[in-house]
Amino acid sequence: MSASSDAEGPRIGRREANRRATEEAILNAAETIFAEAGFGGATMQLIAGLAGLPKANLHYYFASKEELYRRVVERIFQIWLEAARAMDDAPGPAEGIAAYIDAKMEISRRHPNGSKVWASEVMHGAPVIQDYLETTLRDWTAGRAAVIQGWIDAGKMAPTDPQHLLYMLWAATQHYADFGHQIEVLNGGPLGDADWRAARESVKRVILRGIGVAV
Amino acid sequence: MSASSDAEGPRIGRREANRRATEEAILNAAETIFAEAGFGGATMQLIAGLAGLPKANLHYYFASKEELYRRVVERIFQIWLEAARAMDDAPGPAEGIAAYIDAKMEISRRHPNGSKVWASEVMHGAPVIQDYLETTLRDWTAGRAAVIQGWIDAGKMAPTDPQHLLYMLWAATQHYADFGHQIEVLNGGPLGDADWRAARESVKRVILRGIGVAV
DNA sequence: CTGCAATCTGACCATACGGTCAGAAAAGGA
DNA sequence: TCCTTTTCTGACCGTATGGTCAGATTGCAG
Repeated sequence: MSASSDAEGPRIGRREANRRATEEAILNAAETIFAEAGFGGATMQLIAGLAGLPKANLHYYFASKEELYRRVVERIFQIWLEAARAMDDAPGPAEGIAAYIDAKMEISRRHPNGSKVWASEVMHGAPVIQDYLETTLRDWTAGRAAVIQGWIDAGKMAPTDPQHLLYMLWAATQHYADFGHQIEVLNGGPLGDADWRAARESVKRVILRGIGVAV
Repeated sequence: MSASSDAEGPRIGRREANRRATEEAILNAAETIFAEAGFGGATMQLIAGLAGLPKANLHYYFASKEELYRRVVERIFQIWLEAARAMDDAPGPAEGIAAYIDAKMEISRRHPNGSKVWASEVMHGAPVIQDYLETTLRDWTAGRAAVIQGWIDAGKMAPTDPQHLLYMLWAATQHYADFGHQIEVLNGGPLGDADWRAARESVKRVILRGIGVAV
């Protein structure tokens, strides 16, 4: 068990690598617990247990429960923003909105806990991400609404309130994460590849046809 | 201040009337607090304060926090079921689905807290309403899916997976309650009559056109 | 009016939680 | 190797919470 055999990166020592891995593990555990129990129902003990650490060690990496929660929410917001780029550089709604639906459905499948934490945060009045809503999200939404309006003006899609269309896109896609439990019960079990494909195609078909884009 | 002047009903004495009024007040307060803080974040003290009662009195009417929460969720489920009847007895999707969207949008506007509690409950794995999901909701969903399939077979609407269509209806309408805070921020303030009408018409237009029904 | 049952409430209790801290253990540089 | 810094941890603390209870108060039947 020599101490210098791995040497993968030139910069990062074992200290730094361990630190990052531990922080990541804590954030993952926290995301799960916050999604399952909500902020109030989550306990540092539960998070520590899932991360495989003593509770006191959590407070070495994250000063407080609030800070840990904030970090979790911020991480989710980053993923959200990356998916939002799927809509960029599309020549029209047929490609842009289809790509956006695909990206958001993929997030609902891969990061259901993140989506749930985000939903919970917004439902409770966005106590920690209010500024994100008022700045980043607001700007992004306004920009996308303008693009959609441009498509309408160019006759590429039927007149539709861009703002409410965006809400419908968020709602339809995030529903598969936030209400995943209900869907699984009604489906008689977890969704498989075919189920997810059917869901994705259903959402795309209804919405694209709904805005007057041929499918 | 005589004690027998009101005498409105023949059956209900003052005792019973008071009891019902107090229970209602507690349930209303609990719905608000549970929606704002989640089950874990809600405290009996907060609920009691909002209801204008000492905390100990809550435990006279509801044995535990869990029972109070269960009663709140069950009450919401009843409202949900009543709205579901809007889809019944419709000759086709144009009327039935439009009426259902109208009914669900009205619930999102009138009972946003109830919708949030329901969403939170489902997101956390439906610990108290699992049996409702597996019985009442499952049966209702299967029945409605059959009706929709009948409309498709009769050529009244475009072929669309009925299950996923129902999910989209739930998602699009409940989004205005569950994510109401986010919508208000992006809207620059609370939604007025015109905003709600625009939202309702947008949802109906996209979905009805999306399933091949002329608007 | 009288007695009984229903209703109400302040004070109290055990528990669980977020957070702290002194000191042990480990890692890295000289 | 020795010393410093970082990392880790069991034990502990103050507080807030859900829940209890004895006793006061109130409505109602006889």
